[in-house]
Amino acid sequence: MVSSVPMEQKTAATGSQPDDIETRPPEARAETFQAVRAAHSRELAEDYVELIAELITRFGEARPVDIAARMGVTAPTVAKTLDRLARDGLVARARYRSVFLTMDGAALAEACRQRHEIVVRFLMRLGLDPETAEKDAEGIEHHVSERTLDLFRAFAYRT
Amino acid sequence: MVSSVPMEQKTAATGSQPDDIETRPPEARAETFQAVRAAHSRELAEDYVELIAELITRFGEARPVDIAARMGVTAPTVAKTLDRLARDGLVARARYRSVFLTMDGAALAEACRQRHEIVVRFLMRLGLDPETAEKDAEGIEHHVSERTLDLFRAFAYRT
DNA sequence: GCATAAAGTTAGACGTAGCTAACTTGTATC
DNA sequence: GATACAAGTTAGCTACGTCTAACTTTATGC
Repeated sequence: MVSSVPMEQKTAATGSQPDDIETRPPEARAETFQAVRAAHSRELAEDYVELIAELITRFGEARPVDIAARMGVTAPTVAKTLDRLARDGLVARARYRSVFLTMDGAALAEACRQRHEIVVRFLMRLGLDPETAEKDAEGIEHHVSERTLDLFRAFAYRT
Repeated sequence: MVSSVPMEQKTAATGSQPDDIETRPPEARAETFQAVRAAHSRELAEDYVELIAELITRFGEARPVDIAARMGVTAPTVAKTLDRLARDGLVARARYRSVFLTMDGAALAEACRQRHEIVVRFLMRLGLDPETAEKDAEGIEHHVSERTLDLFRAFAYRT
């Protein structure tokens, strides 16, 4: 086995590197992946509160059966997820009743809604069709930093 | 409880809706979320093979200890993940030895590397600093469709 | 107002993805 | 070549997020 801080191999003749090579130290890269994992752990909560807010706006209430149909999961999955969201203070619920958002949940939902809208508009402005924009936005939106969101917004709404 | 296909509430005076409202039927939205979940299940594999390919290029081998340092996880987590990747035919390994990519794994790694580079360049072209571009790309790249990637590529490399 | 259908819950299983603690193997150094 | 340390593995724990099957509650319709 080689030393624990192995020398980099030089690229053939010149020793030069492609300009897209990863130059950050291991710890910096670890932080990046940890941030992505943290984003993942928030992702489901964000999708749920956003959907719940929308259902309440459109239908006056958010029922587990409607959440399940739109998330593409079964009712027990929704129940368990709602329990976690309640534990985390984002939703309030009573047995066999519709779900409501706490103030924290409502605030999170509104922030997510705005971010989602910006990402969709950005993608469409870039030339993407609305259907694909909607699909890609759903995956992308959770991984967009404030700084990037500012750039997306500027690009999407520029005249 | 209301009927199972409740009427939408009209927005105050006009009955008009914000132009970003979700109009797709529940099943279409379910498909979107299912696609995001599928992307998540591929994500870790993609990150690993991409990193393994890079380590092999730079250092001649990919050792679990180096993977762990860069992924920001512990050695046992790496071991378990590598077992899954081996089961899925992406990597080959012998006990207490470095890890290698199968042909499938190498192909996946190369595709991911290219996609990653396009996303990073796109974000930088948009005006983002390299550090944030790298971080955001790590989360975004797994959720970019072929169509969107084409647009990113065109934007990033236009003259 | 009672029967039935729809909605919701509970129980239990599974795979993923992380961790710590303890053990084994490999390497490097004297 | 013995030993010590670094690397790797194994065992076992936890939480998340999904499922099916079975059960309870609520709502609907005659």
